[in-house]
Amino acid sequence: MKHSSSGKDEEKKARKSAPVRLKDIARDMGLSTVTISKVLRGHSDIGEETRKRVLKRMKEMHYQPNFAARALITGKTWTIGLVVPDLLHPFFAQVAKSISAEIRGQGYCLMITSSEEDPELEQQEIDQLLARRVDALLIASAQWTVESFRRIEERKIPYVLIDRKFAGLGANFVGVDDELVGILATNHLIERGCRRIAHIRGPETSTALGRAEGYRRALAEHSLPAIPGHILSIGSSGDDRGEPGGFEATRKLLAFKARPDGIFCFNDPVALGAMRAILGAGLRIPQDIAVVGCGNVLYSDFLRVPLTSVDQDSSAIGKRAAALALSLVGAKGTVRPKTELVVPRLIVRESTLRNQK
Amino acid sequence: MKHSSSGKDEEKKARKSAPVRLKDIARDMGLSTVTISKVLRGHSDIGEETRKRVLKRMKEMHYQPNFAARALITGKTWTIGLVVPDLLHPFFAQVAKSISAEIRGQGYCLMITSSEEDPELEQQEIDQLLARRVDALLIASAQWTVESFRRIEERKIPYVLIDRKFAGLGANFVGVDDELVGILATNHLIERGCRRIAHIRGPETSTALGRAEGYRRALAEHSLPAIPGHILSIGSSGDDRGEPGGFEATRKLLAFKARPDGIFCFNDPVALGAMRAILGAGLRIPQDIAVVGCGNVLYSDFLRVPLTSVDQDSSAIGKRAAALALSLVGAKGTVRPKTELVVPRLIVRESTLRNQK
DNA sequence: TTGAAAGCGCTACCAA
DNA sequence: TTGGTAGCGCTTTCAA
Repeated sequence: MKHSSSGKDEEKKARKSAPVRLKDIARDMGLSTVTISKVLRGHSDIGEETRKRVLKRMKEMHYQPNFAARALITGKTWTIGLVVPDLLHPFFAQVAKSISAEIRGQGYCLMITSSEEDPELEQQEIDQLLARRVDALLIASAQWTVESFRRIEERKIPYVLIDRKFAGLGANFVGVDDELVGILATNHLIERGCRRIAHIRGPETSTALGRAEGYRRALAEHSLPAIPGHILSIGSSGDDRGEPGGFEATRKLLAFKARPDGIFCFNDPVALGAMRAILGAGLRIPQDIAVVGCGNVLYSDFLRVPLTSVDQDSSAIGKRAAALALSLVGAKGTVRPKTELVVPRLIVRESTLRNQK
Repeated sequence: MKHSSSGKDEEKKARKSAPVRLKDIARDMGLSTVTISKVLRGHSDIGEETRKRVLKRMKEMHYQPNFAARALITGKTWTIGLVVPDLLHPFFAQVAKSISAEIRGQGYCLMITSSEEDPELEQQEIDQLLARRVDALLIASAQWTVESFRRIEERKIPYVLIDRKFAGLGANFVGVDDELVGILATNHLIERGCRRIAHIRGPETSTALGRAEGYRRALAEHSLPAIPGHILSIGSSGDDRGEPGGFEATRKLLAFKARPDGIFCFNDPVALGAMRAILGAGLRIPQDIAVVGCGNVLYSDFLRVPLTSVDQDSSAIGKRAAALALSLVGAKGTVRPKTELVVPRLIVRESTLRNQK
């Protein structure tokens, strides 16, 4: 330190190695804080000479701007909030990963919270993120109502829904074309010669509805009957969903008099449960029953019977959702909500490799 | 609004529905901001009557404190930073999930960044989190050197290493007892009658070193020879690690004249690669070669050959790391660094179910 | 090109 | 029990 500091500042430095402030650099160089601040932000009206000197000294002193102070004035936190129903689910993990990668380069950080599929908890987490004044919010919602979104809108914070959308809510949305998912999967089973195709659908989300709708349309287009009892739903509470849900639903299907010869499962964990039930009953996959999942979860290749699955391109969903959110942050005034649908792709594996009839 | 507001504030309200401030509530109720602030923080010297009234009005007006302003004064951001090498890896996803759950109830949010196994990127991400003044840092490091940790220490921000530790660094650490992992896995193979046990180890991390050491110790204790060439390492760069790395390493092992009859793999993805190589060569698991993985990754039950694996209890690791970090945030002065080791557990499945000799 | 002054929303400190 | 005042570290505005 070349220049003298006030007693208060000295004391502060001593007590706990407090981070360097603009003021410290200013005093050290005999300049004003304003000048330093301008250099920091690349402001134009600073002498080239001064700028270089300041920049150099900043590095030497390991200066890092205080985001809180900056946010207090500018209102920008350089933080994006993400709410997912479950971080452990590979789909959401992949989405989080690609969002993170997309915003990193732009100077943003990601606050991730998990709702554990609980609407109430999700509500709280959204409130937390709003209180922290994130610049934008990305939400894969477990909500039944649109109330919490209204709250976000009041705050005028841009938000993008991921994966699950809500009818009658003019919100930005990025997800897969779920109806197409259902059509791809069902058509494939039909092509493989299946004629009694069942569907194990998910709980009441747009995703589940869309896939079920695609399934119905595909059947109808091939003039196949929609056999009553061939659409089952897994539970929406904790243990019923995923693998155990698929197992239970399939057991019911197997007991059915018109036993299906193909099953389109809402997602891969459900498909795993279905396969366990089928193999456990002494039946063969795909000869007796073919199975299609959705999500193309990691390691599908290594399963007991490698699983045919519809890939949702979760990486693209994350990337596009992040890009959309950032564009909204930069935008002035209200922008018309956008919907971006990613095109699903069928990955064929052994679980549907049977002779066509 | 019962009371009059200044022109400036009025203007602000109009321009953009700005969030409610303490000042707004104060003016509305004819009290001072200090009083409101005290109520907000549960300060004792406030009349019961006033307190209730204020609390009620706060709710009505949807007041949410501004974290930036608060952080500026108190120095607390109520944010924990987490750096992982890969969010998609189920181990780190589970760790993140349980950290998130653990700190949620205490009012903290989690900033998650991914280093993509790149030490340089990790350095940058740590800097980002430091600049944002997180209250504590949790790091599963991809680093080779301890330089970036020194930087954190300078800042006096508490940090906890997860999963991978560093010799000669007096840092807090929470992870699995890796040597025990190696011992459990290897002993199990020995008990199952394997006599030529190979190990496919990971890149130069404490985790890989510990597991390899446990493997060696178990062999030595059973007076089994450590056959040269029976320890292979997967690459550390992108595509070589994980499944493809395990596949390549196993191909080399199979070509070996003293072909192993058991393989202990660094982690489950590597084990998947190993199984693919073994089955692809027309050999049987576990009859010809038994395989043990580590991590007990999701869906191990549903693999072509269900995989015996050492469970690291990633959930406990996350939970304990978070608890440790929070205790450090609250602590006054320097605390002696703590190491917490979680005890691994062997989960036996088909990939090692062979007759004992 | 540079800097003095004001103030972002809140809390700490002390006086009333 | 209540509130005035000062200031956290920074940016904004405007004058020099």
